[in-house]
Parts: sequence; structure tokens; C-alpha cells
Amino acid sequence: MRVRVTHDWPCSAAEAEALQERLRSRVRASGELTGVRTVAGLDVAYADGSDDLVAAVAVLDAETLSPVDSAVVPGTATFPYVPGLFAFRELPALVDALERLATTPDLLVVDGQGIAHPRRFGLACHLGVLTGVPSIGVAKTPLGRYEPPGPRRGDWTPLLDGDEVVGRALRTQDGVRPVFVSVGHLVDLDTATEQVLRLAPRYRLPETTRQADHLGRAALAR
DNA sequence: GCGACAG
DNA sequence: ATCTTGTCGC
Repeated sequence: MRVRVTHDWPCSAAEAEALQERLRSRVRASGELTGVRTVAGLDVAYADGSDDLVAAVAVLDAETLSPVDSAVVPGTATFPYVPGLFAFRELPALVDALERLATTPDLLVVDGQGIAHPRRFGLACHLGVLTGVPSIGVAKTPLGRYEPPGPRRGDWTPLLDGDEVVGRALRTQDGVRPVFVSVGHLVDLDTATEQVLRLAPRYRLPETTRQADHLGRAALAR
């Protein structure tokens, strides 16, 4: 698929924050996603503690969850890890990987936050805006506060930043820790929740994320 | 002001 | 993110 990078790469934390403030206005946190045929999972694996990394994208059939396309590319993180600016570590390699895809997925499922971010512009929003493809963030740990949801698959509670609802703590399987779902771009929170549940019929994390994770690890081992 | 803080 | 032992369950 083709990705339109519409901005210069920031060279400092201040520039990166300013870019997030600028791009956040392009985010559309609504939409119901009719006719989703394929879903992409995006993940990055790191070589030990270094900045060498592998970006992996796994595209699955939305119905059967079987693989239909994938891309795995090596890269290097140029930004230090700073919560809030996390996207700038993984973005370049993930964009490379997306560009090597033979197809254009109908939905992006990103390992990290979307709107649930100090400036409402997490990695999932950034990728959604750059691609114009609907995106959602599924994080393993929250950036905001939440009360534990009920114990059953499908139970959820709001994820809060102050008094603002920025996402949901969602139980994807009975008795497992919740995942943290937030809107990336061109979808509403109900739809995002519904998609994550559909993509996680058996395990805590969506099948898209798991597939991408496996691809990345396998590439690191070589 | 201080602490907490996606991967 | 990544590093680990043991343990539980299909």
C-alpha cells in the first residue's frame, strides 16, 4: 500500500510534540466500518536492549483470521523511549513495512494507544492519519486510569484521562487482564471495541497483534 | 510542584 | 521492549 508522509521528521522532543499537536486536528474519532475484508496487525520487536528493531505487519482475512499478506522490515529507533513520544521510535519502520504490503488493509490494529494519549495523538492515530486507513490502538498497559472491568469476556470500563473518557479497559477473555482499546482514526469507540473482541476469539491479544509479534520475533532470530 | 507514564 | 524459573492446563 502507499503511505503519504505529510511532514518533516522532528529532530527534538519539542518538535515531536508540536507535530502531534498539529496532526491531532486531522483525527476523525467516528465511523462504523462497513465491509471490512482485511485487518492488519502492526508490531515491533527489539534486539535485546539495543535500538535495532524489526517492524512486522500481518494482514488477516477479517472473517477467517487466516493470513493474506505480510511485511517484515529491519530498522533502527532514533528516538529515546519517552511515554507520549513513543510513536517516533516505531513509526518509520512501520511505515516502511506498510509500504511493502502488496495490499491495502481495511483496518489497522496497532500495538499501543490511539486517543488515549496526553495530546490525544498516540501511535495508532499517527498511523491512521498518515495512511488514511481506519485504525485502533490496543495496548497491553494503560496510559490513563481505570476501574477493573467485570470478569467476563466483553466486560469493560472507561479508560480515563482526568475526567475525560479516552478509551476502554476491555476484557477479551474470561479472567484475563484487560487490554486498553482506544480510537485511532475513522472509527468510533463502540466499533473499535467490537472489532477487538472479534479479533480476539481465543487469546487475550487480537490475532492480528499475535501474528505480527510472531513474524517480528522470527525475523529477529535470524 | 511531584509523580506517573504505550513499547 | 527484553531478561528469567517454575507451574498450570489443554
